[in-house]
Amino acid sequence: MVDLLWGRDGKRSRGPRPVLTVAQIVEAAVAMADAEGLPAVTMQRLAERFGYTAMSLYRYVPKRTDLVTLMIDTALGTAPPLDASAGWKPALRTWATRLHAVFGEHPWLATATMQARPIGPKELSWLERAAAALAGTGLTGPQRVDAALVVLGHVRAQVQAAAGIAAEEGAALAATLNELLREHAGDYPALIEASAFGPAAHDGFAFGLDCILDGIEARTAVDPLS
Amino acid sequence: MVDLLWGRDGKRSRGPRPVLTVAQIVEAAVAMADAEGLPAVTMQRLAERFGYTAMSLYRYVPKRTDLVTLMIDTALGTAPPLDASAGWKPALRTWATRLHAVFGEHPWLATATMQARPIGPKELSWLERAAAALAGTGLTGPQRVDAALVVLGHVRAQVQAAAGIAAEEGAALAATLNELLREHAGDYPALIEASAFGPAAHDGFAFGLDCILDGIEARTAVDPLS
DNA sequence: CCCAAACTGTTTATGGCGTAAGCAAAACTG
DNA sequence: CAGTTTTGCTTACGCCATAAACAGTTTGGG
Repeated sequence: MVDLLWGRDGKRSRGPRPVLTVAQIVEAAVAMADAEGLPAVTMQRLAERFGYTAMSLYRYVPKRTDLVTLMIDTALGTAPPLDASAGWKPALRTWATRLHAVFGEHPWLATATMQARPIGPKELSWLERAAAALAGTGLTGPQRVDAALVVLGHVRAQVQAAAGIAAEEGAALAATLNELLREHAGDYPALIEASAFGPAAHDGFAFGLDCILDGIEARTAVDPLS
Repeated sequence: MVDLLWGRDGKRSRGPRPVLTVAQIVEAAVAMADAEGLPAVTMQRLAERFGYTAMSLYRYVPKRTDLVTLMIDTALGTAPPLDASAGWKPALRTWATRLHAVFGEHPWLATATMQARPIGPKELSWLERAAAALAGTGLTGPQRVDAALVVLGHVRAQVQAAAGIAAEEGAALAATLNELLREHAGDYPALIEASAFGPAAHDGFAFGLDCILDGIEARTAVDPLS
């Protein structure tokens, strides 16, 4: 399976040519997950899309979880190169924004990437770009990776939260939560005062990202233009 | 269902007394998830534990997803009060550390809390404590909540990562990833240099938390002892 | 006090899921 | 042209959540 993920295709020999390719299947699965969510991608429904039965897909992919792993790497895509000329800070901000956009296009990604699973080459390329951007900061190697992972965690959390509220049922949930909060106002004075779930005209993603980047900067020995 | 979560019990009248309580069921489910993971908690296996059939549980809980919602609120528990005498920063650090510990006791929580679902009173109490700790910082209300959510996202991400590596199969995954990284060394120079997946004797949780707290501090008008 | 209403836990059944095993036909290897 | 390999399909299994109908128990209203 790791071979599939990391491109080692294996040899081709006897027997009928496979009509499909793994790439085709994975792309169709990604499209399906984008449109209907990850749980809607069942082997049966995916195979239907090609006019085949569920079992035929198992000639290409060993298990459904492996399919999901492949979907993650495909949907993430290779990380774009970063312009480091203005320093690591805008570079990392760009990185986070682009990743945020990718997660936004594939809302199921944020939940799917939170499982224990083999990491693919494209996913790893994102981490590589971020670590590279932090090269001249005086942070130690593991610290650079940790810093990238903090930003990554923030991106995922924000996408997840946004997706939850955006879901048709999410808005209703937020509304009832607001009611409940007001009913139990005495138990949550700080949240009431913060009018936490009001018509929030703010950008939680940017605020958190700024916090994290400033915090990273405070731990670097060199200035952000380094 | 929200009634169940927020404690509105409803009246008791005719018919035999229920032998079980919702609380009993939820506690058993939490214990099961702690021991075997959330997917292992099926209605059948949970009912078996009480010597009942799966369907009997539906007299207490409308759907399995609702059971999970109840499990989350129960496992989180009410947030402990914070000692703010030393300022918001150590208070928030304590908050994050305790939450981290709770997530650590219930590894399934980190994934389960990432879904769109009604938030329970105990979960909300955690947010309340953090928002309260940030009261005197000069941050706006929504900013205080955003700051708390950034820390929360970090806690979740770290727990998730730690759980992935701790899983018996996770160690093997990390090892093969290391091999692959070395095989493709040319594509990932920064990660190689960072020896990202070496015998990391560092604490990613603390590093990220420090970054975030420093970043929050940079956005406060008042000093951390406020 | 009695009985109908309400509520219990049960059985039975449905439709979905992932996937193991076996099978005919296809296509490459010698 | 064999023989072997590999394909895509059929069949089948066990598990899942949960709908529907049912029999037994308790209790409130008359």
